[in-house]
Amino acid sequence: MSRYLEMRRATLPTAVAELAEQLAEAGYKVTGPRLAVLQAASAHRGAFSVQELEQWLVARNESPGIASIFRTVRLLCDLQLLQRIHGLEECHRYSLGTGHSHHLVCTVCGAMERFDNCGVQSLVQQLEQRTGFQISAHLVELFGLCPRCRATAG
Amino acid sequence: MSRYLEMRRATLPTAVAELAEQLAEAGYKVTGPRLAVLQAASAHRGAFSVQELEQWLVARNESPGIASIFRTVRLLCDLQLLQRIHGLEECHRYSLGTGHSHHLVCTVCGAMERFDNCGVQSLVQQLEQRTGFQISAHLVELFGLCPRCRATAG
DNA sequence: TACCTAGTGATATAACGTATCAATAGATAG
DNA sequence: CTATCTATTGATACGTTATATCACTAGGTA
Repeated sequence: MSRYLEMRRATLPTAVAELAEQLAEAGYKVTGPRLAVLQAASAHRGAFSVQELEQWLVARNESPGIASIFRTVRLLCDLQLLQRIHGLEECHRYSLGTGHSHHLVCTVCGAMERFDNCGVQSLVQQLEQRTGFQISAHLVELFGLCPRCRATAG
Repeated sequence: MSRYLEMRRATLPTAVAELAEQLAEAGYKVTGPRLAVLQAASAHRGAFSVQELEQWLVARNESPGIASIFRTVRLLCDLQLLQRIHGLEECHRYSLGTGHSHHLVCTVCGAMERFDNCGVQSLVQQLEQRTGFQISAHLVELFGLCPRCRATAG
Protein backbone atom coordinates (compact mmCIF):
# COMPACT_ATOMS: atom_id res chain seq x y z
CA MET A 1 0.00 0.00 0.00
CA SER A 2 1.12 3.57 -0.60
CA ARG A 3 3.12 5.10 2.24
CA TYR A 4 1.04 8.28 2.26
CA LEU A 5 -2.22 6.33 2.30
CA GLU A 6 -0.91 4.15 5.13
CA MET A 7 -0.12 7.28 7.12
CA ARG A 8 -3.55 8.84 6.61
CA ARG A 9 -5.64 5.71 6.65
CA ALA A 10 -6.66 5.93 10.29
CA THR A 11 -8.27 9.32 9.64
CA LEU A 12 -10.26 8.15 6.63
CA PRO A 13 -13.70 6.57 6.32
CA THR A 14 -13.47 2.97 5.15
CA ALA A 15 -15.13 3.70 1.84
CA VAL A 16 -12.59 6.42 1.06
CA ALA A 17 -9.65 4.21 2.03
CA GLU A 18 -10.93 1.46 -0.25
CA LEU A 19 -11.26 3.83 -3.17
CA ALA A 20 -7.76 5.13 -2.50
CA GLU A 21 -6.40 1.58 -2.55
CA GLN A 22 -7.96 1.07 -5.94
CA LEU A 23 -6.18 4.18 -7.16
CA ALA A 24 -2.88 2.81 -5.87
CA GLU A 25 -3.52 -0.61 -7.40
CA ALA A 26 -4.16 1.04 -10.75
CA GLY A 27 -0.74 2.65 -10.52
CA TYR A 28 -1.78 6.16 -9.52
CA LYS A 29 -0.33 8.05 -6.61
CA VAL A 30 -2.50 8.56 -3.57
CA THR A 31 -2.20 12.28 -2.91
CA GLY A 32 -3.77 14.84 -0.64
CA PRO A 33 -5.93 16.42 -3.37
CA ARG A 34 -7.13 13.01 -4.54
CA LEU A 35 -8.06 11.92 -1.03
CA ALA A 36 -9.87 15.22 -0.53
CA VAL A 37 -11.96 14.67 -3.66
CA LEU A 38 -12.74 11.10 -2.59
CA GLN A 39 -13.90 12.36 0.78
CA ALA A 40 -16.08 15.00 -0.82
CA ALA A 41 -17.60 12.48 -3.22
CA SER A 42 -18.37 9.94 -0.53
CA ALA A 43 -19.93 12.67 1.62
CA HIS A 44 -22.60 13.18 -1.05
CA ARG A 45 -25.22 10.45 -0.99
CA GLY A 46 -26.80 11.09 -4.37
CA ALA A 47 -25.73 12.76 -7.56
CA PHE A 48 -23.29 15.64 -7.28
CA SER A 49 -21.64 18.15 -9.58
CA VAL A 50 -17.99 19.15 -9.60
CA GLN A 51 -19.06 22.54 -8.26
CA GLU A 52 -20.76 20.90 -5.30
CA LEU A 53 -17.62 18.96 -4.51
CA GLU A 54 -15.62 22.17 -4.67
CA GLN A 55 -18.05 24.01 -2.37
CA TRP A 56 -17.92 21.18 0.15
CA LEU A 57 -14.11 21.24 0.07
CA VAL A 58 -13.83 25.02 0.25
CA ALA A 59 -16.15 25.03 3.26
CA ARG A 60 -13.69 22.73 5.03
CA ASN A 61 -10.60 24.61 3.85
CA GLU A 62 -9.39 21.48 2.09
CA SER A 63 -9.97 22.45 -1.49
CA PRO A 64 -7.39 21.58 -4.11
CA GLY A 65 -7.32 23.73 -7.23
CA ILE A 66 -10.40 23.36 -9.38
CA ALA A 67 -8.27 21.81 -12.12
CA SER A 68 -7.25 18.99 -9.81
CA ILE A 69 -10.84 18.36 -8.82
CA PHE A 70 -11.79 18.03 -12.47
CA ARG A 71 -8.73 15.85 -13.09
CA THR A 72 -9.58 13.54 -10.22
CA VAL A 73 -13.20 13.25 -11.26
CA ARG A 74 -12.08 12.39 -14.76
CA LEU A 75 -9.60 9.83 -13.47
CA LEU A 76 -12.25 8.19 -11.31
CA CYS A 77 -14.59 8.06 -14.29
CA ASP A 78 -11.87 6.45 -16.40
CA LEU A 79 -11.31 3.86 -13.66
CA GLN A 80 -15.08 3.29 -13.48
CA LEU A 81 -15.11 4.20 -9.80
CA LEU A 82 -17.36 7.16 -10.61
CA GLN A 83 -20.33 7.27 -12.98
CA ARG A 84 -21.36 10.25 -15.02
CA ILE A 85 -25.08 10.92 -14.74
CA HIS A 86 -26.79 12.32 -17.80
CA GLY A 87 -29.65 14.69 -17.24
CA LEU A 88 -32.41 15.96 -19.49
CA GLU A 89 -30.99 19.47 -19.56
CA GLU A 90 -27.48 19.01 -18.28
CA CYS A 91 -24.99 16.17 -18.20
CA HIS A 92 -22.77 17.37 -15.41
CA ARG A 93 -23.45 15.19 -12.43
CA TYR A 94 -21.66 12.18 -11.04
CA SER A 95 -22.20 9.40 -8.52
CA LEU A 96 -19.84 7.04 -6.76
CA GLY A 97 -20.26 3.43 -7.70
CA THR A 98 -18.62 0.69 -9.66
CA GLY A 99 -19.41 -0.56 -13.12
CA HIS A 100 -22.28 -0.14 -15.56
CA SER A 101 -25.48 1.14 -14.05
CA HIS A 102 -28.35 3.52 -14.55
CA HIS A 103 -29.91 6.17 -12.38
CA LEU A 104 -33.32 7.30 -11.26
CA VAL A 105 -32.87 10.92 -10.24
CA CYS A 106 -35.24 13.20 -8.31
CA THR A 107 -35.72 16.37 -10.34
CA VAL A 108 -36.32 18.38 -7.18
CA CYS A 109 -33.70 17.36 -4.62
CA GLY A 110 -31.23 15.27 -6.62
CA ALA A 111 -31.80 12.09 -4.63
CA MET A 112 -30.80 9.07 -6.67
CA GLU A 113 -31.40 5.35 -6.97
CA ARG A 114 -29.09 3.19 -9.02
CA PHE A 115 -30.31 0.20 -10.96
CA ASP A 116 -28.50 -2.29 -13.12
CA ASN A 117 -30.93 -4.10 -15.30
CA CYS A 118 -32.41 -1.61 -17.73
CA GLY A 119 -34.07 -4.17 -19.99
CA VAL A 120 -33.04 -2.70 -23.31
CA GLN A 121 -31.61 -5.95 -24.68
CA SER A 122 -34.67 -6.82 -26.73
CA LEU A 123 -34.93 -3.23 -28.00
CA VAL A 124 -31.27 -3.40 -29.02
CA GLN A 125 -31.74 -6.65 -30.94
CA GLN A 126 -34.86 -5.36 -32.62
CA LEU A 127 -33.17 -2.13 -33.73
CA GLU A 128 -30.01 -3.89 -34.90
CA GLN A 129 -32.14 -6.01 -37.21
CA ARG A 130 -34.24 -3.10 -38.44
CA THR A 131 -31.43 -0.58 -39.00
CA GLY A 132 -28.26 -2.60 -39.61
CA PHE A 133 -26.47 -0.67 -36.87
CA GLN A 134 -24.13 -2.55 -34.57
CA ILE A 135 -25.12 -1.21 -31.16
CA SER A 136 -22.36 -1.01 -28.58
CA ALA A 137 -23.57 1.33 -25.85
CA HIS A 138 -26.71 2.80 -24.39
CA LEU A 139 -27.90 5.54 -22.12
CA VAL A 140 -30.93 4.95 -19.90
CA GLU A 141 -31.74 7.45 -17.18
CA LEU A 142 -35.07 8.04 -15.44
CA PHE A 143 -36.35 11.18 -13.77
CA GLY A 144 -39.14 11.93 -11.35
CA LEU A 145 -40.01 12.77 -7.77
CA CYS A 146 -38.51 10.87 -4.87
CA PRO A 147 -40.91 9.72 -2.13
CA ARG A 148 -39.99 12.64 0.13
CA CYS A 149 -40.43 15.35 -2.52
CA ARG A 150 -43.59 13.65 -3.67
CA ALA A 151 -45.02 14.03 -0.17
CA THR A 152 -43.87 17.65 0.12
CA ALA A 153 -45.15 18.65 -3.30
CA GLY A 154 -48.53 17.12 -2.52
CA MET B 1 -50.19 32.85 -42.66
CA SER B 2 -47.47 35.39 -42.03
CA ARG B 3 -46.98 37.94 -44.80
CA TYR B 4 -43.22 37.45 -44.86
CA LEU B 5 -43.56 33.68 -45.02
CA GLU B 6 -46.14 34.01 -47.81
CA MET B 7 -43.66 36.13 -49.75
CA ARG B 8 -40.79 33.68 -49.33
CA ARG B 9 -42.72 30.44 -49.43
CA ALA B 10 -42.14 29.75 -53.13
CA THR B 11 -38.39 29.70 -52.54
CA LEU B 12 -38.55 27.33 -49.59
CA PRO B 13 -38.51 23.54 -49.38
CA THR B 14 -41.86 22.19 -48.21
CA ALA B 15 -40.44 20.90 -44.95
CA VAL B 16 -39.05 24.33 -44.09
CA ALA B 17 -42.32 26.07 -44.97
CA GLU B 18 -44.22 23.67 -42.73
CA LEU B 19 -41.91 24.31 -39.80
CA ALA B 20 -42.24 28.05 -40.38
CA GLU B 21 -46.01 27.74 -40.28
CA GLN B 22 -45.79 26.01 -36.95
CA LEU B 23 -43.73 28.92 -35.66
CA ALA B 24 -46.38 31.33 -36.85
CA GLU B 25 -49.18 29.26 -35.35
CA ALA B 26 -47.40 29.27 -32.01
CA GLY B 27 -47.41 33.08 -32.13
CA TYR B 28 -43.80 33.66 -33.14
CA LYS B 29 -42.72 35.87 -35.98
CA VAL B 30 -41.38 34.23 -39.11
CA THR B 31 -38.17 36.12 -39.75
CA GLY B 32 -35.20 35.89 -42.07
CA PRO B 33 -32.82 34.52 -39.42
CA ARG B 34 -35.36 31.92 -38.29
CA LEU B 35 -35.99 30.74 -41.83
CA ALA B 36 -32.24 30.52 -42.38
CA VAL B 37 -31.82 28.29 -39.33
CA LEU B 38 -34.72 26.11 -40.41
CA GLN B 39 -33.14 25.68 -43.82
CA ALA B 40 -29.78 24.80 -42.29
CA ALA B 41 -31.38 22.29 -39.95
CA SER B 42 -33.39 20.59 -42.67
CA ALA B 43 -30.28 20.40 -44.86
CA HIS B 44 -28.69 18.13 -42.28
CA ARG B 45 -30.07 14.62 -42.42
CA GLY B 46 -28.80 13.35 -39.09
CA ALA B 47 -27.67 14.93 -35.88
CA PHE B 48 -26.07 18.37 -36.07
CA SER B 49 -24.45 20.86 -33.73
CA VAL B 50 -25.11 24.59 -33.59
CA GLN B 51 -21.60 25.11 -34.97
CA GLU B 52 -22.41 22.97 -37.99
CA LEU B 53 -25.52 25.00 -38.65
CA GLU B 54 -23.45 28.16 -38.43
CA GLN B 55 -20.80 26.85 -40.83
CA TRP B 56 -23.47 25.83 -43.34
CA LEU B 57 -25.03 29.28 -43.12
CA VAL B 58 -21.73 31.17 -43.30
CA ALA B 59 -20.76 29.18 -46.39
CA ARG B 60 -23.93 30.47 -48.06
CA ASN B 61 -23.53 34.02 -46.78
CA GLU B 62 -26.85 33.72 -44.99
CA SER B 63 -25.67 33.49 -41.43
CA PRO B 64 -27.54 35.38 -38.74
CA GLY B 65 -25.59 36.26 -35.59
CA ILE B 66 -24.58 33.25 -33.56
CA ALA B 67 -26.85 34.43 -30.74
CA SER B 68 -29.87 34.22 -33.02
CA ILE B 69 -28.91 30.73 -34.15
CA PHE B 70 -28.77 29.61 -30.52
CA ARG B 71 -32.03 31.43 -29.79
CA THR B 72 -33.78 29.77 -32.70
CA VAL B 73 -32.48 26.33 -31.77
CA ARG B 74 -33.72 26.87 -28.24
CA LEU B 75 -37.09 28.05 -29.45
CA LEU B 76 -37.46 25.04 -31.72
CA CYS B 77 -36.56 22.76 -28.80
CA ASP B 78 -39.14 24.46 -26.61
CA LEU B 79 -41.75 23.95 -29.32
CA GLN B 80 -40.66 20.31 -29.65
CA LEU B 81 -39.86 20.80 -33.31
CA LEU B 82 -36.22 20.01 -32.56
CA GLN B 83 -34.86 17.32 -30.25
CA ARG B 84 -31.70 17.55 -28.22
CA ILE B 85 -29.63 14.41 -28.59
CA HIS B 86 -27.85 13.27 -25.47
CA GLY B 87 -24.52 11.58 -26.10
CA LEU B 88 -22.30 9.51 -23.87
CA GLU B 89 -19.72 12.28 -23.69
CA GLU B 90 -21.53 15.37 -24.96
CA CYS B 91 -25.08 16.64 -25.32
CA HIS B 92 -24.62 19.34 -27.90
CA ARG B 93 -26.31 17.86 -30.92
CA TYR B 94 -29.83 18.25 -32.22
CA SER B 95 -32.14 16.66 -34.74
CA LEU B 96 -35.29 17.84 -36.47
CA GLY B 97 -38.37 15.90 -35.58
CA THR B 98 -41.60 16.25 -33.68
CA GLY B 99 -42.46 15.00 -30.25
CA HIS B 100 -40.98 12.43 -27.93
CA SER B 101 -38.46 10.11 -29.52
CA HIS B 102 -35.12 8.45 -29.09
CA HIS B 103 -32.00 8.19 -31.18
CA LEU B 104 -29.59 5.57 -32.36
CA VAL B 105 -26.43 7.46 -33.22
CA CYS B 106 -23.34 6.31 -35.11
CA THR B 107 -20.30 7.07 -32.97
CA VAL B 108 -18.12 7.45 -36.06
CA CYS B 109 -20.04 9.54 -38.58
CA GLY B 110 -23.00 10.87 -36.59
CA ALA B 111 -25.64 9.18 -38.73
CA MET B 112 -28.84 8.79 -36.80
CA GLU B 113 -32.02 6.74 -36.67
CA ARG B 114 -34.99 7.89 -34.63
CA PHE B 115 -37.28 5.49 -32.87
CA ASP B 116 -40.35 6.04 -30.76
CA ASN B 117 -41.10 2.96 -28.76
CA CYS B 118 -38.29 2.50 -26.27
CA GLY B 119 -40.03 -0.16 -24.20
CA VAL B 120 -39.21 1.24 -20.77
CA GLN B 121 -42.80 1.18 -19.51
CA SER B 122 -42.43 -2.05 -17.57
CA LEU B 123 -39.09 -0.92 -16.15
CA VAL B 124 -40.74 2.31 -15.05
CA GLN B 125 -43.59 0.51 -13.29
CA GLN B 126 -41.22 -1.91 -11.62
CA LEU B 127 -38.97 0.89 -10.34
CA GLU B 128 -41.88 3.02 -9.17
CA GLN B 129 -43.03 0.12 -7.00
CA ARG B 130 -39.57 -0.67 -5.70
CA THR B 131 -38.42 2.87 -4.95
CA GLY B 132 -41.53 4.94 -4.34
CA PHE B 133 -40.40 7.47 -6.94
CA GLN B 134 -43.00 8.95 -9.27
CA ILE B 135 -41.26 8.73 -12.63
CA SER B 136 -42.11 11.45 -15.13
CA ALA B 137 -39.40 11.40 -17.79
CA HIS B 138 -36.75 9.20 -19.27
CA LEU B 139 -33.71 9.32 -21.46
CA VAL B 140 -32.95 6.41 -23.78
CA GLU B 141 -30.25 6.79 -26.42
CA LEU B 142 -28.34 4.07 -28.21
CA PHE B 143 -24.89 4.22 -29.80
CA GLY B 144 -22.99 2.09 -32.24
CA LEU B 145 -21.80 1.79 -35.81
CA CYS B 146 -24.06 2.53 -38.75
CA PRO B 147 -24.04 -0.01 -41.61
CA ARG B 148 -21.70 2.11 -43.69
CA CYS B 149 -19.10 2.68 -40.96
CA ARG B 150 -19.42 -0.96 -39.97
CA ALA B 151 -18.39 -1.92 -43.48
CA THR B 152 -15.54 0.59 -43.59
CA ALA B 153 -14.21 -0.34 -40.17
CA GLY B 154 -14.23 -4.01 -41.14
C1' DT C 1 -48.59 53.83 -43.94
C1' DA C 2 -47.30 54.34 -39.23
C1' DC C 3 -46.67 52.41 -35.11
C1' DC C 4 -45.52 48.89 -31.64
C1' DT C 5 -42.92 45.45 -30.00
C1' DA C 6 -40.82 40.92 -30.99
C1' DG C 7 -36.66 39.89 -32.73
C1' DT C 8 -31.77 40.85 -34.00
C1' DG C 9 -26.67 41.52 -33.73
C1' DA C 10 -22.60 42.69 -31.23
C1' DT C 11 -20.59 41.72 -27.41
C1' DA C 12 -20.06 40.87 -22.40
C1' DT C 13 -20.70 37.29 -19.35
C1' DA C 14 -21.28 32.66 -17.48
C1' DA C 15 -20.75 27.58 -16.90
C1' DC C 16 -18.00 23.74 -17.71
C1' DG C 17 -13.88 21.86 -18.79
C1' DT C 18 -8.89 21.22 -20.86
C1' DA C 19 -3.93 22.79 -21.88
C1' DT C 20 0.30 24.68 -20.32
C1' DC C 21 4.12 24.88 -17.47
C1' DA C 22 6.91 25.87 -13.51
C1' DA C 23 6.85 24.18 -8.85
C1' DT C 24 5.88 20.41 -5.58
C1' DA C 25 5.27 16.14 -3.31
C1' DG C 26 4.81 11.02 -3.28
C1' DA C 27 7.41 6.77 -4.46
C1' DT C 28 11.60 4.33 -4.87
C1' DA C 29 16.51 3.15 -4.76
C1' DG C 30 20.51 3.34 -2.24
C1' DC D 1 16.86 8.44 6.08
C1' DT D 2 18.06 10.93 2.15
C1' DA D 3 18.46 11.90 -2.69
C1' DT D 4 16.38 11.56 -6.80
C1' DC D 5 12.87 11.01 -10.28
C1' DT D 6 8.71 11.94 -12.18
C1' DA D 7 3.69 12.01 -11.47
C1' DT D 8 0.90 15.44 -9.79
C1' DT D 9 -0.41 20.03 -8.56
C1' DG D 10 -1.98 24.97 -8.85
C1' DA D 11 -2.47 29.18 -11.32
C1' DT D 12 -4.07 30.67 -15.17
C1' DA D 13 -4.83 30.96 -20.16
C1' DC D 14 -7.74 29.10 -23.33
C1' DG D 15 -11.69 26.67 -25.64
C1' DT D 16 -16.52 25.47 -26.19
C1' DT D 17 -21.24 25.97 -25.43
C1' DA D 18 -24.63 28.98 -24.26
C1' DT D 19 -27.17 33.06 -22.12
C1' DA D 20 -27.71 38.25 -20.76
C1' DT D 21 -27.72 42.96 -22.13
C1' DC D 22 -29.14 46.63 -24.83
C1' DA D 23 -29.51 49.74 -28.66
C1' DC D 24 -31.40 49.05 -33.12
C1' DT D 25 -34.36 46.79 -36.78
C1' DA D 26 -37.97 44.67 -39.08
C1' DG D 27 -42.32 41.95 -39.12
C1' DG D 28 -47.23 42.24 -37.80
C1' DT D 29 -51.35 44.92 -37.20
C1' DA D 30 -54.52 48.74 -36.93
